[in-house]
Amino acid sequence: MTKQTSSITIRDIAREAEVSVATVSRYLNQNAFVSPDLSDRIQEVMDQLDYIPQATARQLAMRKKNTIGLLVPNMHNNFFAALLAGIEGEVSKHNYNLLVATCRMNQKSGYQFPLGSHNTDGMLVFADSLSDKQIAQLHERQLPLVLIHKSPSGNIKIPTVTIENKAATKKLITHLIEEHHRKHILLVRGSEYQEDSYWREVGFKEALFSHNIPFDENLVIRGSFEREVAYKSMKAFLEDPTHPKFDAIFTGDDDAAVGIYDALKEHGIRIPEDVSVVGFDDSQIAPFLTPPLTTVIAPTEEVGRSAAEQLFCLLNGSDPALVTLHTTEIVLRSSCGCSMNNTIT
Amino acid sequence: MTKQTSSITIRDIAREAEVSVATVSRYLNQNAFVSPDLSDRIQEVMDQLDYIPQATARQLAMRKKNTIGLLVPNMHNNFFAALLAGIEGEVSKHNYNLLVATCRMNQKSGYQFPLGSHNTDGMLVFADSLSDKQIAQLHERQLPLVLIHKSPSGNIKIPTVTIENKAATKKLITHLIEEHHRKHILLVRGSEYQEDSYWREVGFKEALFSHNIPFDENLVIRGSFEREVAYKSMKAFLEDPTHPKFDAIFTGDDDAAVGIYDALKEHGIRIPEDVSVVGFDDSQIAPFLTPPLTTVIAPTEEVGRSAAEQLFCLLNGSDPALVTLHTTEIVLRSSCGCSMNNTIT
DNA sequence: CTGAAAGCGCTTACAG
DNA sequence: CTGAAAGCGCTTACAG
Repeated sequence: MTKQTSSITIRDIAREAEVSVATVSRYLNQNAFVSPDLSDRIQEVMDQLDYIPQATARQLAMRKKNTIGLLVPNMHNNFFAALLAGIEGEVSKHNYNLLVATCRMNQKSGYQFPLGSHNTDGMLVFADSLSDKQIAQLHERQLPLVLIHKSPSGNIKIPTVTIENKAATKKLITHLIEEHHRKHILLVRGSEYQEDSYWREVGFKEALFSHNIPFDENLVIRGSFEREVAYKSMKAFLEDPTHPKFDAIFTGDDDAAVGIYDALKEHGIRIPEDVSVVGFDDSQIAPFLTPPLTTVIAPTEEVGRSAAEQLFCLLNGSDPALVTLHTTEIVLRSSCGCSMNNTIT
Repeated sequence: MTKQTSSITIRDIAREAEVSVATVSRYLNQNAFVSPDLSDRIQEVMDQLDYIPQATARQLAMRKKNTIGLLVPNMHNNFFAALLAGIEGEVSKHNYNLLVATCRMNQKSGYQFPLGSHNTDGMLVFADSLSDKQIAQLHERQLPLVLIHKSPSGNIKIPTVTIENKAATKKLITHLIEEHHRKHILLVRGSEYQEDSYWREVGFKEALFSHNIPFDENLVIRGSFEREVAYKSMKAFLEDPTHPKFDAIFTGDDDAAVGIYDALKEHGIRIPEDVSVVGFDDSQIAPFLTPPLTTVIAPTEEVGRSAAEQLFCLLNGSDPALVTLHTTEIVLRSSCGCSMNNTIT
């Protein structure tokens, strides 16, 4: 292991500039007045020696890491590019560092946190990267935390930022019912324990109920928000000769929609003539599907930005919003039966 | 600013376990034998007090940050999700931390590096995030560096990992010429100073030359690898009544292809009947375009993984590969005129 | 306004 | 095998 090659330190600067290290420190941090002539001498020596203060030493002395951490379940999702963009912007605005890590759910020998109070001042925790228990643990240790796309369990007070799932889904399904006269809408249910899918389901049901359409358990596919899984479940559903009739599908998210499209096409079912299909997310591929997918726009970058913002509130001692709900909007394309490209908020 | 709430330290553990801090440290790092009874006592106290060593103190004492940095020009590109996934996997395998930052080219008042020898042991630098001069500076200061999708200027020896652009493009264009009998191929030129686009252009020309097709400067569009820009340049080209005839387009990358598709469609030009179109990257949308885009698969995650790998070589004192070139492969879809979905390596 | 000194929480020769 | 002590490179009361 190569250790860092001996770099020049604040002591070198002090010696060369003929001042004390305390003065150099004050000049560096601009937190106390330093006379102009000393300042000049210090600056000159610093330029000459190309001095950059060691972050670790400074962090240790100040007991502040100037770093926040982002924990995600994995990075294999384009979703995270947008999320990161939002977070990174906010972090750099505050002159903080950003540590990112995935959390491989490690069952054996106790989980080793890659991120925590030992290397960050606070953390952004994305849904499904930590168990409720682990979150509670970090919280107990006073580590500033904000949750993304997930709310805290019990009545722990941890700020959370997420998107409006229920209202958007309700609007989407209502659109299917009122504009396209669909009544037998298939629900592709996402992971049981995923909050987004939970609220989407609630919105789905509410739309049905407010139109006096009974919720039919047989019109539910226990797939998941993964393309392949959705494809297979949909196929199994179609191949079951006893399957109930349906005239529309809410796929839960756009990625699942791709699988659903494939299964439908294989069975010669036309979209939207035979069945309307709608998704959620407005992922990059949504407008390019055939037909273009009607879906819900989730402001992912904004979610990242505001999550970081709440964390900085916590770090600065100001009051964060306990829950930040980003509004979503529907984008009407043609998979629902519409002919235009439109947006309803 | 809230400072870290006084956490428990190695001294607390030592006191409670009735050993010296040196012994606790040795037990923690497992780098010296500690007798079983002391070990037990220490472990017990640590569990009880929920002790986690402060990373900064440890880093300062060891003069090693256990952290690498990734610098990218921006995060607004799905490309980075895959890149990050590869990097993160390797980093966590080595039990390192990963700091990510974007480099906003800041002209005024001298650039402030968000990442450098002050907070990392080494850096991964993505193309277009730092100038050659800045890279040289970091390198002079002995900071271990590896470049991604970019080679070092001059004859500085910095490992670089990138993809095979030239050969893949040559193969792609050759396919257009030999299989689809295209002779008038339009080249959408990417940014002048971007290495990827440079080599793609070279490959493009080589394919032409080896088939005795002269390179025609009039069959070049000075667009860029951005959807909107490509769209506008293509449109301008088509609206110029003097534009030369063409029967194929190499769009430079998939994102640009989307813009090209749009412009072509507006002018009633059919793909691939009237013109073949090919891209580069195999982005997520490529298979969903109408018609599906023939393009080149770039192993982005693999690039990230191996870049991190080279950096760890540097950090461990073993010899890194000075240049790692990842092979790319062509995926034939129907935009070129093929009817099947095939791959040639 | 400036300096000497203690301290941040660890690691690691140096003795024993 | 274990401990006392110095040191990592900074910051910040405390004096003056």
